[in-house]
Amino acid sequence: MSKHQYQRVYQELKSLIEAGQYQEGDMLPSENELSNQYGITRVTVRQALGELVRDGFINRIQGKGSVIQANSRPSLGLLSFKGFSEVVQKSHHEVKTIFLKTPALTSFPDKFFYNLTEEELDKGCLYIERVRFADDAPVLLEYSYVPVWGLKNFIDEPLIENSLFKTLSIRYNIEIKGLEQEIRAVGAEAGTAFLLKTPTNAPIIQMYRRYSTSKRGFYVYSSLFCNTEKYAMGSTW
Amino acid sequence: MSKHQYQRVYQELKSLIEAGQYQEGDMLPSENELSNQYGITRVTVRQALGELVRDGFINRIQGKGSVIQANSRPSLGLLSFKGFSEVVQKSHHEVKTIFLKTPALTSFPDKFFYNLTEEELDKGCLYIERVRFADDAPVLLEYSYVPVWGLKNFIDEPLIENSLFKTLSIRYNIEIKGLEQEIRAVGAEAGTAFLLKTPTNAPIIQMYRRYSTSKRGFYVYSSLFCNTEKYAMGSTW
DNA sequence: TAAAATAACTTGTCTATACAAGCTGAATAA
DNA sequence: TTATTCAGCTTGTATAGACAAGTTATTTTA
Repeated sequence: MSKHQYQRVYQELKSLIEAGQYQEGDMLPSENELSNQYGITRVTVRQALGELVRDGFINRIQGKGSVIQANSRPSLGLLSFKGFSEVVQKSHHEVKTIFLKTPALTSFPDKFFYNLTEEELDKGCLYIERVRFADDAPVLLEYSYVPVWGLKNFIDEPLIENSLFKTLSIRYNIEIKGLEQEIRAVGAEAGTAFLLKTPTNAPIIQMYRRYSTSKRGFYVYSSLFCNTEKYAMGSTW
Repeated sequence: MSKHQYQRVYQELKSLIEAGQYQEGDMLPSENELSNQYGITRVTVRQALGELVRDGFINRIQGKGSVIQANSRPSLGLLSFKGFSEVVQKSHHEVKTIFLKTPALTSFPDKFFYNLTEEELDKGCLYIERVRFADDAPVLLEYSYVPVWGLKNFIDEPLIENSLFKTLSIRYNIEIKGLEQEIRAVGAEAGTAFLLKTPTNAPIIQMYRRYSTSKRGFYVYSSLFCNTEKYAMGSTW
């Protein structure tokens, strides 16, 4: 699954951190120890550690080492480019996903929030409507547009663990590379408010997202509404 | 000012891009060309290019090259860890900053949005209140807390170009390393609404931020309110 | 003519090594 | 006792090279 050595190191360290083997403030083994353990050079170890920093798992201090970051904040970390389930679960919240409709092939809406290529407009996309819950409270309403042409049999099989990104990664070897997003505060419209169990016109966050992937020209689009009454959104840089 | 070679490359390329020398879709010189031009190895060039990717200036495509990213979106890119003026200006918006009070030394508020160290609580901070305008519309209300003990004469001289981060960088060689933030949608309270020229209870975005720096143990804290009626916030990963 | 192979470029991963710079605790000097 | 120095650890920057893998345009082949 992990094609490269630095990815293997990243995955294993990340798993250990998420499993609680390392507590906040603990130190990871030093770069030299890790490079001995894995039989790779320090440069490669550093590539893995760099990604752990980028994803907020550790903080590196010159002269000291790699310190495990606080990851127990009450806010849901869902501003990062990761998929919802992947990011949210690590802080002990119970997460559920409900599909509002069966995902189906459609064309893109007329007024779309990103400029699409002709090919995208022409061939349409898989449209997914989901509500995400944390501790039984609806926190996120997500409309996703996935141009699945070129992905064989995508619609025939269900998503792995309800995760779009996991499915893309495991079945098609497509990894999420980055994210552009726009964020606004808006008043919830009646339908949205109902689904997020909040009053009409309650302030909620709206986001437009475009995920770029390792497959050239393949983007995933999402329009999101987020109820931050109970949980804030969080992110690390 | 730039201590390291990769920083020099980063700065120069960034300047060229911001000056419009490269247009969206243009290609940067290849890694080999750059390493010849600067007389450094490809590894060092790659470090600079990696930071340009992280900051959303370029996109790299294996086999092709480094492509200049779209940077003309109508949204204000102020979710990144950069300071307001630095990020916003590149997309041709006119930016103004007004100080609500003269920055002054105080102690931290009783209920602060981050857990502070005893030293921070003990020694207090410089408190700054600013409103930021884009094209004469108020978009951002910012309360900053800067623990300036250890920074000699900080309060005696004004900020360089009204930028806190630029001042820290130039006068004290302190660079912003990262950012943690929490984001919520809230209804604007009367005072906030007045300053942001929006109705009371209008949906606005509230953010709590903690910036980490290259100086160990030195953090900058900000509490922000953002009016996204006219401009959305944007960010790239 | 149309498809396939190839060459020449690009970025991505990785090795092996060197030295700089920051942190910590033990040995040393005042 | 109290500073200061210093050795030994850590991460940060940089060199020089190798091969893998993706893109593109040209050349060869069917």
